[in-house]
Amino acid sequence: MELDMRKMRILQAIIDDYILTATPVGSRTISKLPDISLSSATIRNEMSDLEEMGYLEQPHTSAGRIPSEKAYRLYVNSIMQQARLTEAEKRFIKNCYSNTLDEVDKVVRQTAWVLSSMSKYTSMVLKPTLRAVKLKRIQLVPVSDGRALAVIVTDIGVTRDTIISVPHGMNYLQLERVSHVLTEHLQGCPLQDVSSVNIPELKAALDSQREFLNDTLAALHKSLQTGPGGVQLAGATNILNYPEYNDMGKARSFLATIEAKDVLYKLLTEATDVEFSIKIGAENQDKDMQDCSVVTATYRVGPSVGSLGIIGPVRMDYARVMALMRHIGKSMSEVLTNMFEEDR
Amino acid sequence: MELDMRKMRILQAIIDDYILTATPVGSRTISKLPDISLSSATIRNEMSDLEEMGYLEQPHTSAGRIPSEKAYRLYVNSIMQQARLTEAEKRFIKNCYSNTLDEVDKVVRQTAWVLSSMSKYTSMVLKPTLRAVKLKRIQLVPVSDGRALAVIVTDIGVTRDTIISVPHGMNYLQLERVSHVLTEHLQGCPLQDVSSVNIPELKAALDSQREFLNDTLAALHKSLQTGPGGVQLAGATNILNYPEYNDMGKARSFLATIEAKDVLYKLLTEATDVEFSIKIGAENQDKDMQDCSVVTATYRVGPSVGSLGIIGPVRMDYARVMALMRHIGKSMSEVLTNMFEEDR
DNA sequence: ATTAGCACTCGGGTCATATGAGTGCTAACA
DNA sequence: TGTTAGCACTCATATGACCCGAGTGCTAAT
Repeated sequence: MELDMRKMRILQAIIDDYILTATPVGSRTISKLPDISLSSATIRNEMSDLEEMGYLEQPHTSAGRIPSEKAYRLYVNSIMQQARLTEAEKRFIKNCYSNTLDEVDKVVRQTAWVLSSMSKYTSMVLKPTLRAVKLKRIQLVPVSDGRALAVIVTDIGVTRDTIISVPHGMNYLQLERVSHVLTEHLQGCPLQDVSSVNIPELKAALDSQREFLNDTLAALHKSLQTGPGGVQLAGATNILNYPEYNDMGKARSFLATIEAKDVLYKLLTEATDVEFSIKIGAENQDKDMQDCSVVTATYRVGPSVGSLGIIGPVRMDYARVMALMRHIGKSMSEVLTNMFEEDR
Repeated sequence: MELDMRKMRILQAIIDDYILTATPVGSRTISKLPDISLSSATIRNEMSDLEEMGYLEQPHTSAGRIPSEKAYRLYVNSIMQQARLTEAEKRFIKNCYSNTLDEVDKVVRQTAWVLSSMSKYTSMVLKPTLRAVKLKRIQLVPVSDGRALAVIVTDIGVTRDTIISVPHGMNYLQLERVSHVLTEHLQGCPLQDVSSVNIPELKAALDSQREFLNDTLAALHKSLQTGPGGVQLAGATNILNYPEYNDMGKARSFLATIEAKDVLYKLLTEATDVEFSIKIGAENQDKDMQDCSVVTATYRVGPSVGSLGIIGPVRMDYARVMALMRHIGKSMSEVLTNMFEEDR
């Protein structure tokens, strides 16, 4: 059996309707559509074919049909057309970024919020990795005896800081000197290479302080990994508005998974090489995610990469979600890029 | 009518049972208890009295009774006895803090986790305020032209940092100098007074850089406020396990309130003068909280104060919750205190 | 190939009935 | 006077019978 144009058209109509209503769609509903002039009986025959081909499923004999995951896959790959946002929506997004947002974290949080409130799904945003970014300065600030705060300033202005251990008895001036030497030697070095670069030379330059060099570099390196903590979540409870999550048990396990964040982190870091990644239902590795769909996308800030994602029911409005992510992702990139470039 | 010992005893039994089962408790259930040797009929008479006095309520004629909020208030104030944790539980808590926790945020997060996982309720922890703490050092690190990271090191080692604006064209050495002057003048000054202290003198010392001094101090001052972002939440979905939140609508609005965090922040900062604060149901200001109870407590790290709290259904196990909070709060205090004192 | 017609299926709502946990009241008892 | 046994009464919940309607599959006519 072949999937001809007419079957395609009918399948699309069914999916569109089901995305909207979440109730099985019957043959009459489709035959009544203005641009389909076929009787319900004909639709029934076609639907029967589509079911046989695996694109439709029947919850029970006397109900309408619902699209299978295979259908959504087909829809996303071939049928769906790129959606457009209205001017009002674009304006809304612009507005959301017009306030002074001076920190990366704030921008990321705001983005997650916009994304979830416009899509009505759960959204997540991972802040940009610092891997490809170049180091500009390291400054060690004494905090207490044996402990210092290492501040890392980069190319694009983003800073990270961690508490590291330093040898007891080191005073302010000594740390100052170490900061200087480190900065001099590591300036311009991509962050990912920090721990592996010209160590002998550094050791020589630092003479007496050499023993804690490795520790310091390792700590720096470790602090670069974003980790599940870098995931900003928003609209976690939106999912409760969808009838497929009326079941308490489902809702609970979903929310628990979300709360833990490591699954989300994995999802966001998995596919950073493609622009969009869409996982539909059972395509998800994680068991608790197998009845949602996850759409993730990447964004760039200079050489640095981050990602954002939306989690919703399998019958989510993929076209709109992708349009939103494209637009909002771009806005965020711009804000982050300007934030540092304009005053460099 | 008087609330004699026997009524008290019966009320306690009813509350204890209801906390456990969440179903209205009948007269027979109570009369069967080993340490109450009264017939169900007698209990019924007493229950009828207790209802008249406002301590019990009947969902409908043919059901048992449930304790009113007034009853919980009485219970908490007079009936309840201090609970004790088992040795195993104490060991568990100890274990949770045995890993190297080198940052305040990590300790706070861990505490929230322990609290929620041991109580099975939702927990929140607010990190310590820095108000009474004394300043030890300020260091400005250039980030990009016109922007610097201000690192604040205190007495007890806790650091905060914020991005602040500095005049364009200021170089590393100038900032270095400013840092020096600021540190010299503000050293030993309690953080809360930072913005109001000997400004003329400072201005004189900084001569050319004086114009951005106010900005800097204001920024520092602002960065000291913890704000809703400083609330660490854990076990938000635990509440879904309790039958009183089987209703989707309730669950949703509760979770939405929790997610926003500002209500929580308000709860945590409200009563910092008493050791424990217990708000039962309608005693809560916030509407979405009116069918939960909130128990908050304060903890100290040197001169600095923080707070932690638990949110659960009105029929929560107050005695256990308070025991947990007492013990876990103490453990956290110790960890935080040691973290800085031992190597000062 | 399409469509009208018709019998059939099955989930969901409504209604009546049964069940049982629990109460209130009264009368008897210590 | 306080306690208790007994009994009628209440009401939420469970169960089963029933109907309705949305939807299907199949067949025969166009």
